[in-house]
Amino acid sequence: MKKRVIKTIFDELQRDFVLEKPKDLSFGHYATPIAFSLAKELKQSPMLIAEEICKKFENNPIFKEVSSLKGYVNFRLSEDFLNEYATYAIKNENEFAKDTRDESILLEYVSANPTGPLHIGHARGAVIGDSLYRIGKHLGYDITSEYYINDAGNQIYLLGLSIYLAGRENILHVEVTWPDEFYRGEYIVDLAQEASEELGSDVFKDESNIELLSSWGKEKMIELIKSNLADLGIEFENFVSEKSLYDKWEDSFIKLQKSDKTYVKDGKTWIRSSDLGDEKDRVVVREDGRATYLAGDIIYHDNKYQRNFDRYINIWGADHHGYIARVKAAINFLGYDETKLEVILAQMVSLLKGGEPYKMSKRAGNFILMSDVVNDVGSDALRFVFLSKKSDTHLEFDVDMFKQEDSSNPIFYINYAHARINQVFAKSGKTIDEIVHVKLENLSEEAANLLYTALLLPEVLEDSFHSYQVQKLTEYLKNLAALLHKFYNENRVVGEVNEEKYLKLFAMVGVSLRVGLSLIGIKAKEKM
RNA sequence: GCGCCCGUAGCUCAAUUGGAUAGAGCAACGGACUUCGGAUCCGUAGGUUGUAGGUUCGACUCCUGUCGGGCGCACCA
Repeated sequence: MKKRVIKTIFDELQRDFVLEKPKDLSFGHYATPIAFSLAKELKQSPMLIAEEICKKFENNPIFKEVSSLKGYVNFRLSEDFLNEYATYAIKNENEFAKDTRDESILLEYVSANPTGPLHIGHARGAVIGDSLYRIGKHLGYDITSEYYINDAGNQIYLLGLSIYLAGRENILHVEVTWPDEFYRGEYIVDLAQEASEELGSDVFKDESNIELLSSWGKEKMIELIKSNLADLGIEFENFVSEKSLYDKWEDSFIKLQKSDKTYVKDGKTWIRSSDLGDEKDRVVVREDGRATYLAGDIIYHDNKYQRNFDRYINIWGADHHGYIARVKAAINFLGYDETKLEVILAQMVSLLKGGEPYKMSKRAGNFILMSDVVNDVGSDALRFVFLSKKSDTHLEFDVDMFKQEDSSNPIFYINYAHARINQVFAKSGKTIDEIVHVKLENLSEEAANLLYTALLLPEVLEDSFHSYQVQKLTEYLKNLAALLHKFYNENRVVGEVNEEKYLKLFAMVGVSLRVGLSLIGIKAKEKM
């Protein structure tokens, strides 16, 4: 809709302009402050310029009215245009708000270490990533979702060691001395139990089996993580193993050295990341020849760029922000355009329940387990709240809010609006096919506004995706639901003269609610 | 100490990325047809956008300082 409007205006004015939605719908459906910028060039008052512009659109069929106010030019769409658009959307729900474009994107998110279950901090990045993925696909991007498995470092050894020691203590019942660093939490004991059943208790006999326990435990944890994600409706296209890439280190390392941005000092190899905004240079190869953690990310990003996407998006926890500069520097040194990588940071989350801090899971070693919260409030509610706030704000919320069955619970409120639409159709005894060709005309202001708002979904999706701010979509859905409830309260539908028109209007609202919810991973409820 | 993020109604958050009178929900108070589902709706009240300057036709938004909170400052991952 917006695209069509922009094109129409551009054809007439032949210059770029800002098109926005007026704060107050009574001004019109779209507005532009272009007269203010022209005022300077033309040395005329913005008001006069705005009036001149209006005249150019007097007989344009897509506008009902174009008027000027205080220098703004306001556009009101014609009913014909809105009606035609709604008819199309209702008949082609699966195509509504879809688009095609020629850009490939690699979207990486979650990528939690396979050393334990997912905790609540992971969930925010997970649902943001999954929703951007769904929206991006819908908008026609060639977008790929990917999870990077850190399965090559010391932490995997520690996982194996922890299982080994837990097995000795709890199964072989021998005394063990725990090191400073190991994975705590009862899940380790459960893993030891399972290992003993699957591999035999002999695996705990001596340290030679730690490696076996490491890789066995890692596989178990990947399974667990996948199942945690599935509970939130999330599936990845790709899982990329750090370990499997490791034999490519030589290639990446040679590329780095060619850049002239590496040097050897104190027997270690460094990259000059401070040349590109990092706080200091970083070691990539230690004195003993082992590569550092950063090397893993260098190989991985080398691998990503070799796959030649137009754009790369990483979603990281905010506690990793210090890492951005060095990874981007490394990408640059590898000879790639590091500006093609954008990092979205997901800020910390603090959960409350009944006003108290949410209970930590002993099982997980004093983290809030993601699966606990999903079981508690449900996937839909969790997704909705995490998507309702900008990713870079510190989020705090009380899960009890999602047990309320009233308007204080946004996901309930939206579902109720959707269910209401079905209810009205059921009462009327009419089907969508019967009313889709009714012409929407002579609408009241409220009806016209509701129709217009329902048709905004495509541009809301664009805006959400381009700014990586999914809360624009959740805000929109709340707003659309509110308008529907309001309209419903003020207008009877069934048995009234406007019945068929309003049914069509409701059908359109239903389309936008369903499609919008599905793109944040929520299935709209047919009845409550 | 340095760097990044955040600071908007009592609370949780929005604000078309520099545009019109800063908006919702919750909490408080007052209302609505014996209901196409009152699981909803309407109204009242609530603000010097942390603070002090600056940039311009216009600033919650950009710049500088400052205060408060979070996170990070590995040859760990």
